[in-house]
Amino acid sequence: MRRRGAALEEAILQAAVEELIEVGYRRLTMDSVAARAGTAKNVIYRRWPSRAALCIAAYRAQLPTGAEQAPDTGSLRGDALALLTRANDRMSTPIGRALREILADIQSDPERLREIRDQISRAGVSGWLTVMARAVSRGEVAPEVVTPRVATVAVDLLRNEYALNGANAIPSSVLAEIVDEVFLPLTTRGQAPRRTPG
Amino acid sequence: MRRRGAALEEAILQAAVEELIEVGYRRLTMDSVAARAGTAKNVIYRRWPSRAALCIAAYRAQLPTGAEQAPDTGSLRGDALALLTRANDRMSTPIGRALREILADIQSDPERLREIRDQISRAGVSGWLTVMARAVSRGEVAPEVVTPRVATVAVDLLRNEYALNGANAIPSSVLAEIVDEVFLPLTTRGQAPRRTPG
DNA sequence: TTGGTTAAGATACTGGTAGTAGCTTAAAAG
DNA sequence: CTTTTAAGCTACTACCAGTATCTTAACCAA
Repeated sequence: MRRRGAALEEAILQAAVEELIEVGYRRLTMDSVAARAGTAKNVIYRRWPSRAALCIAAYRAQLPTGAEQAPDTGSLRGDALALLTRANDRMSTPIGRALREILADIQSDPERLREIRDQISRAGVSGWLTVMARAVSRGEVAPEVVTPRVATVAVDLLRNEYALNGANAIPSSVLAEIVDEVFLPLTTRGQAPRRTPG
Repeated sequence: MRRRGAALEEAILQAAVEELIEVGYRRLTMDSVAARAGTAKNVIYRRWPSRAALCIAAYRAQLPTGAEQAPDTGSLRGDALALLTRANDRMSTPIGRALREILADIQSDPERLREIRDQISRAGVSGWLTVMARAVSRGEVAPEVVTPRVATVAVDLLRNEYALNGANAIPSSVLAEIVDEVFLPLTTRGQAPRRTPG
């Protein structure tokens, strides 16, 4: 009953995911992954060239498959808050935290960095574009303000909050601040009155 | 001629700064700092509890003392671009890069994290507030839009660029994009026409 | 079924580094 | 001149990434 090929690979990735969740990327060791997968370190190195590569693969492996539904609350503010809250929930997860640790660790490896960055981008942008497109059709937003930079500004600022404040989830008051002081004024310039939360 | 006290401490910090510049934080070792300072590792550990603590102290030690002059180009756009360019220049320095490595490394140490974050914040905000205050007095900006969040939005986005794109300096086209697509529209909503770069 | 090929498993090793310990000795202080 | 303090030196532990080697199980082709 010695595993081979895909079955073994999955077992290793699964073990790595569990380690990422339990101890994070920094404290994950190749030995611990091997032990948990019931195999040996060199077997892992036959498939991935480094700890970082393994963990990136593990991260990808645990991503949910289907595309996420963009929220549709009827207002741009509601949609934006929903999207940003969702992003915050994901980022404050152990896996989200691990991803940030990985990102920090591979800053000097342009290739892997691009991999991860694409992952991050793909995950986020389309939801914002959908939500903004709806706001445009509602007349809440002028079409010409919909640029990639503006579409991602809220998540970008959220990411910065994590970088500066560490691993804890960002409070919802900060999310509201980002939406009400930056995202909405930017998207609805002059078109709709600025809303302030209760 | 054995050094003691402050003289020795300065020599160690100086050595650490030079190592940070030459090899960065990740590849800086306590042995290399000790060797460069002409002392021994345990002497360092008598003063700082860890590699991270030493490097934070070294970073602070090399900071220029006096307050920086805020730019005054006559327009908010010029001032913003100048400030953002200055921040970019600093962040793309070896020392700036080292600071980001340190920041990434101490994410699970709240106390040190706050230390560094305060450092970062103090460095940046006042310039933006000055520049925006001038814009208010010029009538370019409405006073009520001047909030901490808006004041730091450009540097926050720049920091995010570094996190996603790695160690290389961010191109000036991106700086202009941040200023023209985010900062100016936010601050001058409806007050002044949006300018697009040549 | 058999014999060859591939890859998994076990184990041990190298090299590097954070942090510690204990002793020796120079400098300061009285 | 004696005592105290702290610097210098050296050796050590513990940990971990990555490598190497040899044995053995699974798979495959005939």
